Amino acid sequence: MPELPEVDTVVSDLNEIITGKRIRGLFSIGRKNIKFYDDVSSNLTIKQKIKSVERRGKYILIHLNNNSTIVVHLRMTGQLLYLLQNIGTSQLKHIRAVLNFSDDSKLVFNDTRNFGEISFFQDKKSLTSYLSKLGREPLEIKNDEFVSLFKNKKGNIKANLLRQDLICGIGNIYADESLFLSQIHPQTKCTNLSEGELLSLIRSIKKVLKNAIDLRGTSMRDYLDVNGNSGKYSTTLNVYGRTKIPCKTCGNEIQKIKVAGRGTHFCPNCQQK
DNA sequence: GACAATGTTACAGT
DNA sequence: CACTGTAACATTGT
Repeated sequence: MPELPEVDTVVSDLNEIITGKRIRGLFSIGRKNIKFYDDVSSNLTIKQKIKSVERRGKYILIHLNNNSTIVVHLRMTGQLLYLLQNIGTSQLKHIRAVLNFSDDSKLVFNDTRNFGEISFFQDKKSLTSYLSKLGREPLEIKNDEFVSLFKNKKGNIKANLLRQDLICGIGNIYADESLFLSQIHPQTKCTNLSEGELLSLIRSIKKVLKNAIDLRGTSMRDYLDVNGNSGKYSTTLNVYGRTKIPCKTCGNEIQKIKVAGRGTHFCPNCQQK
């Protein structure tokens, strides 16, 4: 699922839909689905109002009126679905947690593979410390900062793009798509990239992410927005999931290899080492 | 049955 | 020490 554009779509929808709602309770199915970093109970969320919803990297931050925050990470298959009071959940086979509101609507956390995570932070200090592991936001970093951050990194460019402690929010789909736009081979060593190539890459990253946000993300298999709708970026993809399909630019077949442990798609003609 | 899947982290090996 | 690859988490679909 969910990389920056998908998480951003969920967050902006949630901000419009649940801001100001009062929480009646947070229920988790199975003990391990909610982690409490501050050794406090989720009872602290009861009767609180939603202050705002924010994104940091691939994390969804649901800020409450008492300064505490519920943090959700969807990992591979998580979905946050907003349901009105009269909507049942029998269709959803992997509900892990439910946030109930006082108007009887609810936010359901459905996650097939159960990799997703809900964490609870009592105050901004502990939240900030938890999020401090994250690197820069790709849509906010200055182009020259990106260049200096990446130009001397060890290893290949794709592995480094996936590192959330350098730049956060890029996942497998948008790494492949950004590298294609800049005609950079995913296995190119960072040290072999010119400043011009890195400059081109950060421009591609911003372009790809913004375009994907405009189209409300990519749905490969599991991703749905809070209203249960698919993202529409899927048809815009140039390389991801297009193995053996002709390149939209040159007609050569898109290749799939393994880089940094992940399936990696590229055009062997447009992207040469 | 084997394998891969949008993510992240821990650990073994080189 | 640094980097790379694999396993692990759990489930589904091809």
